[in-house]
Amino acid sequence: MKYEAVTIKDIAKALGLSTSTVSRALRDSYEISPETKKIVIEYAQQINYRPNPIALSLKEKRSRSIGIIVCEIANSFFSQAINGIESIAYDKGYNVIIAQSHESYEREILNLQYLASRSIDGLLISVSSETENLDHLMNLHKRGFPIVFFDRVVENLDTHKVGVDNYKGAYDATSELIKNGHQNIAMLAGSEFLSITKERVAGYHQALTDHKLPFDPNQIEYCLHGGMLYQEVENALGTLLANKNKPSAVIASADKLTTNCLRYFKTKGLEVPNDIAMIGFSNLDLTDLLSPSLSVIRQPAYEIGQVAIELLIKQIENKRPTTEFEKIILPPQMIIRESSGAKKAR
Amino acid sequence: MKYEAVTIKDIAKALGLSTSTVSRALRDSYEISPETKKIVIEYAQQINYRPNPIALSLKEKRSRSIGIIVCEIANSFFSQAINGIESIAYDKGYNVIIAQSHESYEREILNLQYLASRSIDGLLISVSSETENLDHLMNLHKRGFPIVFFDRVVENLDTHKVGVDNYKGAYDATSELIKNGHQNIAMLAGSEFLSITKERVAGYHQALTDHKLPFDPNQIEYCLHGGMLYQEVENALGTLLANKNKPSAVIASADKLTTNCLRYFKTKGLEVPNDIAMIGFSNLDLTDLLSPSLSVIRQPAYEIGQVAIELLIKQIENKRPTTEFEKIILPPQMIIRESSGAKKAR
DNA sequence: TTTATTTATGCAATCGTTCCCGGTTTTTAG
DNA sequence: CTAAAAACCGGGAACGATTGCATAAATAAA
Repeated sequence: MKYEAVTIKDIAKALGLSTSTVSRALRDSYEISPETKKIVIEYAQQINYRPNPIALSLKEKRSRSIGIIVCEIANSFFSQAINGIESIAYDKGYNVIIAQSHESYEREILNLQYLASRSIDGLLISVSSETENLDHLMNLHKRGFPIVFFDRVVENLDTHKVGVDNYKGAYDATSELIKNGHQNIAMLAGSEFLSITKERVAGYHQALTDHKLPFDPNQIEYCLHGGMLYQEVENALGTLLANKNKPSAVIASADKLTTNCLRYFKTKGLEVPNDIAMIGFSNLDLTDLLSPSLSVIRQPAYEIGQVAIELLIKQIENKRPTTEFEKIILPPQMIIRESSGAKKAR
Repeated sequence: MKYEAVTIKDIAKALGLSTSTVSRALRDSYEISPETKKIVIEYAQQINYRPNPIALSLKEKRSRSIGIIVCEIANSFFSQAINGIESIAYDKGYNVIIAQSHESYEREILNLQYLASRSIDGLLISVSSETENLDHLMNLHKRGFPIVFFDRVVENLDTHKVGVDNYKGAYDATSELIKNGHQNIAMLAGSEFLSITKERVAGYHQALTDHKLPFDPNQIEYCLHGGMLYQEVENALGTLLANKNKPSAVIASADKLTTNCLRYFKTKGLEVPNDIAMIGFSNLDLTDLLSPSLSVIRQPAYEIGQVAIELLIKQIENKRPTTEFEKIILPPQMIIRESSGAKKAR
């Protein structure tokens, strides 16, 4: 039943050496003669010896594994980011343990406890949309535990942060819609707790102002669960479309928001972009196949993941406590397709 | 820099007890007096003691973590399955470590070595589409290491297996297309190495036969990488459409195959379902938003994950070696939308 | 009062590995 | 030829937790 692995002891016994000698031989220590090394290494290879990482972790007080907390791996942005993280982590000999918060603050805390108890060496996190209180992260951070935020970064914690220029993304999207003749543009926003939401709203706001259009707070609806629940999006859009200034275009500020927004329009029989136009933040790689094809703001998810893990590993492997933290902002990409099309002439 | 955790020793020292007493008190052993227990437990709580799982793993020779190997977490089917796995695993105190093969045999082996060296207690795997040789899995299995296959099961290994009725899925899809008047139905199949591909082809074949339609091997194209590369799908469909009996409908037998097939038709200006109809195996949750909305065979991914992890944990926690293995087949679901529509009258 | 039994606790080994500290042998220098 | 210096290797503690066994004290039985 048990997969009995061969240990350094087995080698020592078989070769009539001590465990210390074997250990040193395998680590290529200068204290061991070339002949002994050769014998040990060959025998180890022959019986397929692999060092036990658990024992190593215990001894070295590090597990060479890092934790990732995201809301959903099913979200394209995050699965792409995870791929980016993985690509670097494996190269550097780190294992990743993925946990999903499903946008729940409670689960995020549970995940964190779990990961912490599994002695991860560092954490990569994109907070849940419910997360307002940061004590759980503060706690670890104060003790010098390496944490890097990506995508959904938080303000009040001085750590490495990697994200995208949300302000610009929203600004560009809004400008594009304005360019296409839309004057009443609504914003389907994510959780108000998230800084990315605030930044996107700010970009939207500024674009309106720059184009001399009025900013109406009623044209913004926030979705606490970031569009995870269709119900939420349905309500939000219902409210927006019932406004006195009925919007002729919508900006959806997150992946799930975007697809559920499109779903809403479809079920309500609204034709996009003729009845209503839209641009969404999305990293789906089949937005081109949707009906209509979607104009999107796309984030460099893979790169974000790579940059984040690099910063984290750098911090982990640093001898001294890190005091200077970086905030890296990558540019988003706007892809114009059908959904953002011009307003229908009436 | 290091998050210095409190250990049982710290408690022992602070309370003037031995480590064994503390350990036993915390595990609520009958050998410890209620007063001592109370003192220890309260103190442990106060200083926020958490047992070190690494030390436990070393001692108990189990890590309470299980490995998952899938081709891509970005694939809807697998992210849903992983959610199912997680839901049960966490309840039972198991951690999951996810690895992606990206459909590469080589990476699958690497992943396996990695996971095995991390002392996972068991493995959940859906083999890569390149995997033909099973030595790497055989090896572990022979030593009694718990392995459960899900979705892409393999023939020559006697273990628990959980999958879907692929035969029926393909049979139903084919029948539906026939019902809609299609006589020349092509199959865009996955890797020939995979049993699920064989089963789907068999279902397709049988449906043709049952409806007195000829079976033409040229109407099947296999994609080794399961549609991961667009190029591959492009070539396959190019070949199929160049056939003497040009198909009027296509069955795509995997998630990526389905979306890339649709993409191909779109780029080639072929109208679905008028120029060509299709049904695809897919677990995407926005196939209803595609253009045209897609008729799909959907697999109960979440349930498959749940069943698989339950079998695995049962096997792990079994005292004696498991000798009787189960094969559980869940029914697929056919969702008819626009893409499978009737053949255009000419 | 003495012996047996219960109750409560400590000692030490164990898991696999590393590494400090010695100890022996061989080589080199004087 | 002797002393010093390499060169090479083994013993054993340590990492954090559990657990069989030993032991001490307290209680019960004879």
